[in-house]
Amino acid sequence: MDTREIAQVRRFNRVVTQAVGALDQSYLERGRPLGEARLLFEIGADGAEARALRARLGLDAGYLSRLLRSLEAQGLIEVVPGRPDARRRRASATTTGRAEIAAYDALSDRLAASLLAPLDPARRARLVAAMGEVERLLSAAAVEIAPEPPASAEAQWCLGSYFRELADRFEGGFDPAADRSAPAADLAPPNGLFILARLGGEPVGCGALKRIDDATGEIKRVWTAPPARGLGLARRILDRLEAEAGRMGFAVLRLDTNKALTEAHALYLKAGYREIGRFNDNPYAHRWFEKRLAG
Amino acid sequence: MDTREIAQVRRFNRVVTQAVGALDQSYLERGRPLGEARLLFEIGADGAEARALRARLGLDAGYLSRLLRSLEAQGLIEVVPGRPDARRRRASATTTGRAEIAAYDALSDRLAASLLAPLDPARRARLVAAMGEVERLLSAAAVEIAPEPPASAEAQWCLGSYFRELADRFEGGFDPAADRSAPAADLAPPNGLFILARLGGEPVGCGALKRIDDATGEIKRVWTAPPARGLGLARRILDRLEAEAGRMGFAVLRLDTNKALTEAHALYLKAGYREIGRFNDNPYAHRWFEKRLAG
DNA sequence: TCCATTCTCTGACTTTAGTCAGATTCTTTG
DNA sequence: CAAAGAATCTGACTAAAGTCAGAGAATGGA
Repeated sequence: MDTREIAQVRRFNRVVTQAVGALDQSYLERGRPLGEARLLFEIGADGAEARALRARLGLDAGYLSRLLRSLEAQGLIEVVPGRPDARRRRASATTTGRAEIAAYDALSDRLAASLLAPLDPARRARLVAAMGEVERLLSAAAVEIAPEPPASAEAQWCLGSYFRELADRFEGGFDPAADRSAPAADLAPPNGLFILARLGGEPVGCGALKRIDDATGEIKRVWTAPPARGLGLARRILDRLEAEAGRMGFAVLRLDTNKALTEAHALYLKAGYREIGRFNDNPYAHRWFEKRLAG
Repeated sequence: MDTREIAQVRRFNRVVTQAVGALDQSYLERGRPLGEARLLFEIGADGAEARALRARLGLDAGYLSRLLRSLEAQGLIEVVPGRPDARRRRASATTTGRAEIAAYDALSDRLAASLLAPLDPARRARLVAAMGEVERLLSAAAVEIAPEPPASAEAQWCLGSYFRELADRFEGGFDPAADRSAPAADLAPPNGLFILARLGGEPVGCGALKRIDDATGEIKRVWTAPPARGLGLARRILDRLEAEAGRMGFAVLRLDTNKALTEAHALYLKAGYREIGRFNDNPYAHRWFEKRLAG
């Protein structure tokens, strides 16, 4: 990687840690340790499950339990057994708690404003725009792609969203039940593979491989959640699928697409796929592609 | 301030704290607490005075002393009485220490690279560019402007740099000794005021006010350090001088400039100054301006 | 020279953050 | 319904970070 790029990232880190770090410190103003403040803020007005809090803040189960107890003792939250699963406890803010959260919220607003305040409107607008760009691209870089059982709740959520989108966009609609081309079992080892893209634990995209014969695999279910589009995620999913396909011994990858999915055509062509004749009887397919894997 | 701008800043903070925070944690990899690691890194290959370290890291004197002792015990640094003032102790890295610093440096590089790694080259370039913009503008916003005794070392550094620049740019050069228009005493209360702009403690610009008569002040010595140009700093200095002038009871401000300083002309015109006839006998001045203060 | 001031050091603390090994409670599965 | 597994809780720790008061050295100015 370019030395100058790295140097820029490091300068950025330095400046931003200072600016944003000051913000963090200010949470102490309300006389509560940072850990508790962050937790309360994370619980928010809507409440949250202990499990989710642990994942989001990266806390030890014992430590979280203690923090919750402390917030409860301060009368800011109450923790009740969850439903339907009583083991998963749910924390939600009391009225006092909500007021306190609002106070932290106002504090955050004030501090964000104080970052911008010294700048004139034109520079302020430029800063905000650049922050948006950084935020979006850093998020993109933080997306993690990993194999996932196709039957998992998150995989199913992606597939469901994907199917709904197809139903929306295909001329004649789309009926998942009519698409017998890739039942979940075909997308799990040893015959296939399902991969999931996650951002901060939340699913934001997926893709799958399915065996056609020993040398040939098929790409299926490549999808990106709408808020994560424009970040090159589909391409990363495709690249990952190709790498996994190589590992699984496939020399050739095929796929089909519907004519409504124009951005998919562009993606596949750019990734080195060439159009071929119909190789399956998928009723929703209009175009078919193939790529010979290198190595 | 615009709600949407604030919301964007807060989203930015959230994402960046995550990304950069992970980076911070990685400093622990070398088996040394974060505080010590940061301190060692801050001492750097060139060494630093205890005083400066305390200021930069915001540490308690006792705490710093303990941290230094610990690094010393590890053979990474040595702390010796400073010269000429033996109270101001100076820490510098030993050979072992320098190697350790280099290791932290390499770690930082690796982690910066890992932020960029998942992105394709085009998006990577966009991210780096946006980071540059954010870094620069956040720095600009972090500049603090405050009154300063004109005789202080930092004020003198600014004036020295300013005079050197004038000597460079004026057609016939510039001789500070020949400019009797604003001796230091005239730029301090009650007759005047000197203000200094600082970024992270370092001076990056200055400006001054001088009394002409009870109702009239003169703007002098408005200067921005070259690395801080393009950030609207001169305008902020000017605005601050005007505010202070109002507080000092001046109703009118005047100033003169040399024809070589074209950017200064633009600044003054934009700030509402109008050109007037010669009001002094400054041999270096070619144009004269005046502004009536509001309120 | 003396005295106030500046800077650092030391000892004695406290608070925060975090870890880990069971114990407890609830749910799911055979 | 028993057993296994999941989620949380409790108690007993440790390490890191930070605070504060006072002591001690060095300096600058009267």
